Amino acid sequence: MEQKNTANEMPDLEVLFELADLFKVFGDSTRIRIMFTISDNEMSVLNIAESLNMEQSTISHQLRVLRQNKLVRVRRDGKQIYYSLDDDHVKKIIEMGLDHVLE
Amino acid sequence: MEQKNTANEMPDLEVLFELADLFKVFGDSTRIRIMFTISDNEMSVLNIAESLNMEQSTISHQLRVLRQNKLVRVRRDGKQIYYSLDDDHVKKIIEMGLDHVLE
DNA sequence: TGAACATATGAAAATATGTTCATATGTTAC
DNA sequence: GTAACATATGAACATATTTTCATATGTTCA
Repeated sequence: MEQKNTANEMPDLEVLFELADLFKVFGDSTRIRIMFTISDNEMSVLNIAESLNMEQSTISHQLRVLRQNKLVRVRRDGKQIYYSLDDDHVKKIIEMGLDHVLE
Repeated sequence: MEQKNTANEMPDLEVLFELADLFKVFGDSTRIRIMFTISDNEMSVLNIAESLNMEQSTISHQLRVLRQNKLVRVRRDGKQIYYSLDDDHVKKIIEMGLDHVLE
């Protein structure tokens, strides 16, 4: 029988850095809250800010981080810009984490 | 039909902080590398350090973080202390992240 | 075009984080 | 007990990160 190799082989260093960078994005409560806020429906920046009772600027800065890491989708409609989670992938990562936290 | 509720309901603030803290642990390349290093077999602190070509102290500090977050198991055998990943849960979180990074 | 509104961004300040060095603690074997 | 080895830890330093403030950019509508 072949040896099972369940993603245990160490990936390239570069990939590991990317991986750490990805988790770093999830490692901030403001960004986590934003992600939950827009996980059901897209939302404008101001709406997110109001919803979390935080400054527009703070949200905008963090949305940029999410954007740069391709974790959110962006859609402009007139003056507002609507953000939503990029894909179910993102939700799954969060759910995995939640499982661990809640267990 | 009832409304589907796919973990989208915002958990308590406290839980969100814990969640962010958990991901924060994954958000450092040294810790990620340690986790990969011990994902197959348990390893002593010095072995991990040598394997990653880093200082014993650095590894020890980071292992503490992993310990505090219950991501590793610890076993003492004589002078050495052996670390291994706590459960498959941890691997799954990493794999989820890898999927996103590699896609 | 200009006023009003929504979002983005640069710089500064406050805080958090990671690594190193020196050293303490714990274990074994003599 | 003491020497030798393995690991842990505190303090200091360097770096990174988050938030705020002020302001720039982009859009709509009159």
